[in-house]
Amino acid sequence: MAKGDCTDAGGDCWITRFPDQAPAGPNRAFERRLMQDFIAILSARLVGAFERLGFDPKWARAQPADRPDLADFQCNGAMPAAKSVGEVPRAVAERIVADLAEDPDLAEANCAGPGFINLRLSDAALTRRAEQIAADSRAGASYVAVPRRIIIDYGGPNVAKPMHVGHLRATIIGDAAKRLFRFRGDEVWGDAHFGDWGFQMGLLIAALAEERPDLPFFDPALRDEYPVESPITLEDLERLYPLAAARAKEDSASRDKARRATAELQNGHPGYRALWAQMAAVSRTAQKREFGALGVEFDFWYGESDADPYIPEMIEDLAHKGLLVEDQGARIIRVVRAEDKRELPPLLVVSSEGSAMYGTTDLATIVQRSRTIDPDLVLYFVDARQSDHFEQVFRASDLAGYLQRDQLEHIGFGTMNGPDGKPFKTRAGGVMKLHDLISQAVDKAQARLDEAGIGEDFSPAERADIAHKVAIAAIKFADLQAVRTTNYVFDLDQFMSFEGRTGPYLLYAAVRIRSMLRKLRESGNESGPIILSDPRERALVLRLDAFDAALRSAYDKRMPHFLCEHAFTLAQAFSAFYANCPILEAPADLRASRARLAEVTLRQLLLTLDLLGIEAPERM
RNA sequence: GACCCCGUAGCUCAACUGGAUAGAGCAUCCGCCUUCUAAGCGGACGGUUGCAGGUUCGAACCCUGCCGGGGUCGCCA
Repeated sequence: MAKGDCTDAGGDCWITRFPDQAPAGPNRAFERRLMQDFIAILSARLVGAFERLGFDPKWARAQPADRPDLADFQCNGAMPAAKSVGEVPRAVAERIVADLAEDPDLAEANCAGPGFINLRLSDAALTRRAEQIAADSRAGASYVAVPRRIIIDYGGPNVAKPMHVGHLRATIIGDAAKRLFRFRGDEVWGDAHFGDWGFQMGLLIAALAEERPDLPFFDPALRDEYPVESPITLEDLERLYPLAAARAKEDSASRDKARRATAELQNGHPGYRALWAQMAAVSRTAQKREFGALGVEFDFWYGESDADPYIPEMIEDLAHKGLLVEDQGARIIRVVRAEDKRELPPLLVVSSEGSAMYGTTDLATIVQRSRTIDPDLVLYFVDARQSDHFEQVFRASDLAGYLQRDQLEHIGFGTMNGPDGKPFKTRAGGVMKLHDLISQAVDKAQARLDEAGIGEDFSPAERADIAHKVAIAAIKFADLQAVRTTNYVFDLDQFMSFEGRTGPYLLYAAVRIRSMLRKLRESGNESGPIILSDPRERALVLRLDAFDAALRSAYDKRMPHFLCEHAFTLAQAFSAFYANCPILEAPADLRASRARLAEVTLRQLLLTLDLLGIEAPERM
């Protein structure tokens, strides 16, 4: 259950709590029947009409109208249906419209243009749906038909490096997906999958061995009794890694040394193992803090190293199945297929040095997950540039009979660029640390709050909390709003402009509703039956109804931007309503109705934001 | 070179996968605060959807060819 759902007792959720009409317990069949949005309802009616008239019902789909001046919903299916049987589109549309004529939910059904079917809902139907959403703790959201067991692999921090802006997308998008899949009813595990077992560890070990050979880890006489307190600090790691990586790139001798150290670590060198454990711990502590600042938690804080115990057996198994091939001193699996347009390189399982590569650990992680969780699906939220790598691993898994190809999905995404359109860099030209980025955003938020004189009478702690929430909302919303697969421009000033389509706008919208409902409560007002008396109220209810479609799109396509779109259009619809429909001064019945509309809007908005990983303050 | 992604208003991005008049937000301009938080609302301006063909009732979307940008192409992750 999502955190901001407001169904649990406690917290300041009184405003949004409603008695749930559904029976207690997970009676999903009941809820599914209850919770149909208009797209589902109207599509079902259209399917009936198409079938009665002898047309393929696959075209019978309702969708929100492109022309709100003409309709609430439309169906374009008469045109392709007519085409398939060689009839006149307009005539087909007219027959379908005639079939729908008696529907009591429709105030209007007619055809327009070459064969569009326009549907206008009756106020009664709209009011009924509004009450239904208002009475639902999930604000009108449906569940998936068949829940699945799903592992979501995201974040992917590297032990050797501090988290930087490159990790932002993987973390934010993956976390939003985790929340969404869980909310829709799947059983979901999020795994950070730390990069803690590859060449980067060998690089660090080799670099340390050179810089501080006196450390006990490098004493061959010593077998245990290594220091309990880490002599290595986070600063050491951050300083050493770039140096070592740069040197290995140019100097093949130091690269070979690091590769040997990698292999020795993996083969059980006691000193290296002890050193590794301390570096991993130091780094993990720091990274948990970074994730914490972003409000991101994992169910598993596993790393590549956790797959290590599965590797020997896996290699044996692969060899036994005849998949492993010796090639240039390495052991590989060939994954090419006849239909490939371009030759896919083989998956490297054992390097010529005898070490595990990242393909090895990824494949072994599949074995591990298959044994421990037995998931129906594993989603990898990793940069699109690694698509070839995942294709190799997934094919290898399929060939070896671990998880099937269709149980594994790489959800790639574009890179985050700077305002110049090139990969994001600091002014000095380096990679910006996540920590610095967040601090910058918080400072900017704080400055803007001061400037606007917001929360002058709040405690410093609350002000700091608000600034942090505004900063995180700005960063996350900007990221999630961009279509996942494309690159986007990271422009903090724009995200922090506090105007228009931004996270802060949404927080503001939510806070404003909260504040108004607080006032209503203080003056003893209750919410009551919904009455649609103004076009803005009608438009707002249509937006509320569109929530489930946004959830389904975001879920099916693994594209959180549909949720952003929904949050924004909902907030916009509410703002228009708010600006034009007075509540406190309205007559009693309208006041009660509008209070209920405000309550349900708030609940749905907070829910949507929560699914995006965005938390709104109580006031600001 | 081969193979993927992208090219839409001055800028940043949408467009429910082939449908109507291509939509938002910035920016610019014009109205709204003695009225529930103006981080807001209403309106205006802004387009040969990179270019050229093709497919059909209909194309930003599908096919072909160019032009431009990004990415990937076995012992890094």
